[in-house]
Amino acid sequence: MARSRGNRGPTLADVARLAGVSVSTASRVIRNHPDVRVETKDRVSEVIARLGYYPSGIARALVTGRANLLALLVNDITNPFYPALARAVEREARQHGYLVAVCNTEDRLEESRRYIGTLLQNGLDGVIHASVGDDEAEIMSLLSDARRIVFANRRPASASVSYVVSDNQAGATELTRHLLSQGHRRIGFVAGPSFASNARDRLAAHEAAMAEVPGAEMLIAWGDATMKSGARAVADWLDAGVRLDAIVAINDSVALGAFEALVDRRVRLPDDVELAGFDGLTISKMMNIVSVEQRIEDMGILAVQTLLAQLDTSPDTFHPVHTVLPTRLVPRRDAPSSRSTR
Amino acid sequence: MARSRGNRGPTLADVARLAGVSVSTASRVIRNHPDVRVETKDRVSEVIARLGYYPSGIARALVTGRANLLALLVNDITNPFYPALARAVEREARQHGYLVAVCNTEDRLEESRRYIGTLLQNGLDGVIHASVGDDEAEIMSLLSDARRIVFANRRPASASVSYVVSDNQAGATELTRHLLSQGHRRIGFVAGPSFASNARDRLAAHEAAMAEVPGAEMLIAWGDATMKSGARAVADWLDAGVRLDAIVAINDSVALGAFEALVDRRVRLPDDVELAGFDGLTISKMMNIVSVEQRIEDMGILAVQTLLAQLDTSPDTFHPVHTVLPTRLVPRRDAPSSRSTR
DNA sequence: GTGAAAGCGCTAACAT
DNA sequence: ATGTTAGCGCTTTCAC
Repeated sequence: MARSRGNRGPTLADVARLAGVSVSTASRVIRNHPDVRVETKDRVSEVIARLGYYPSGIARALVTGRANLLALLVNDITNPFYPALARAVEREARQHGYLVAVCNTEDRLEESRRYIGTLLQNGLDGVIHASVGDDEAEIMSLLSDARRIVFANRRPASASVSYVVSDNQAGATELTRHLLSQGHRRIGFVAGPSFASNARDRLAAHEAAMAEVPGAEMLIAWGDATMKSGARAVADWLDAGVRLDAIVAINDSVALGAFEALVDRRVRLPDDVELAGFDGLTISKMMNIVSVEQRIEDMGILAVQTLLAQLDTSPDTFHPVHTVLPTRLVPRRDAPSSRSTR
Repeated sequence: MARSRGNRGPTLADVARLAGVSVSTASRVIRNHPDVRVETKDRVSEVIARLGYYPSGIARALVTGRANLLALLVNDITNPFYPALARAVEREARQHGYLVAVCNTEDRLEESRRYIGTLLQNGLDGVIHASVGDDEAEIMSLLSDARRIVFANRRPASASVSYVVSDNQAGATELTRHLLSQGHRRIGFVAGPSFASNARDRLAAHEAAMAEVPGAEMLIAWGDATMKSGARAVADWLDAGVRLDAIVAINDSVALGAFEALVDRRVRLPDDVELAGFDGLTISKMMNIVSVEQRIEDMGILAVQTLLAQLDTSPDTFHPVHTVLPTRLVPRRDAPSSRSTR
């Protein structure tokens, strides 16, 4: 603990003294309070500039209760969906003067709990939770105020909190219908964890769309939305001698795993099997698979805006905002406009 | 500004009162100070538990000068190298009770400057900068203490600060020699920005290795280490009718762009052209290209450990730590042990 | 328009 | 082993 305190340079008191004013006046200046004579303000500003003074956010936070700190909860920043979201969130937050702490919950309740604890201690203003799961109730109780959280990506169980999600139902429906229209009938679906609403919605919509077409055969593999589960699902199907026309992966990460497994087994894409995913990330373009593109950047920006807006709301006027973003089906580069063979 | 202050529940004073002790004793308990009778300690602990009390990190930070906040500076979290690093950094930091704010500098000096400003205000303890560039001098001056920063990934110009980097020189040498040993002679190198030491080191080593083999022809395309620059470099070469045996991309992101461009132009990999990259990320495995694998996780962990260690060092005993991590060449899955044709 | 004073919730000497 | 007393650097009434 040899850390030199006093790291921080000049204080407001220093500024005040050198400018020949009181601390409160100096304070008014740095807060842009109107009740300061221009002349005084200039004098203070000059001293501030000369000293290279900047206010202590900590001291300020102690009295105002605002620390200008947001948190972004994701289960694993390594899943390529999240960096895209994180960048948007971070950019938008920064524009409003907020720092954002990124937290990897690993979809484990204890991690969420620990994070929220640490964050609360550090004066957290609000959180954007992009990976709600079993932790929803506990987080809400720890936060003790619905205004302090906005869910993204995965829809929370409670309707009384704000969220920004993609229209997974519509996206999945469109995707499955597209595959069916290509003549595919035996379609494998690599599902995600059941505690994730987006995974559930996608599967449900897929099932509904499949049910519309006679002769459509549905195979479902359960996974945890990681690359590994994509690879394992494919390996299992192939090992079992299952013949498939197409495979739908719950996200691009899973699609990546499936892609690898298929390539390993010398299955040709898209000739032998058509692979499809969600997210519409660069990686899906690279694999040249069909993908349901999400407006990830908008999701991040809106989540931050919604959060900051409701933080300034009074507890009684607060009404949760529910935003559902449209998705867009992105076909393969060389996708046929229709296909009847098979 | 309708935010309800008093958000924070019970204070230490509340705890003290209910436990019938002074604040200092209560403080000792939460800090695990030894000088407290077990009996007293238990009584206080009981009250703490009953009240759900947790200390205000802000008040604490105001007096101790430690906010338990680290920052990770990257130019773009979307570059797949960084999420891997970020996860390691975040995990290690969390284990020590630190939060980490992720900052996207976009390799722009102004952004670095703004971030450091905001961070400093918020009581930042230290920073891990994984994307140093032109901002080095300014950041050091703003931070005003070399103990508060550890560089990762890109080596800083100054030797008096700590860093953790990969042995890019060795990695690139091994890679180029490998390509040459496969019989490749005309090798295109998609370079990165010259302000990035890792990019410079890789190029320099490549040039040296190429110079060792008579008949080896080197082509260099300059880029900014993004997917786009990989795609553009390839497109330019192909448009110019340049024939290449192999292409080395400065990182996996660039390789991804190159990959896409090659596939678009119906160039077969690896038969027509062998593609190689750095990072050794999942994505490189997926593209099935040769890649110089880096120990990204170790890099993150070591960066945090180095930083936290030197934060507890006194200014005079401080000596920067320079860590260079070994790399490993990962061949393609179906890589030939040697190849003489072509 | 400006200043004085109280206090945010804690830690850290210093007493006892 | 425990309590007392100052602050940490600000904001915020409340006077003037």
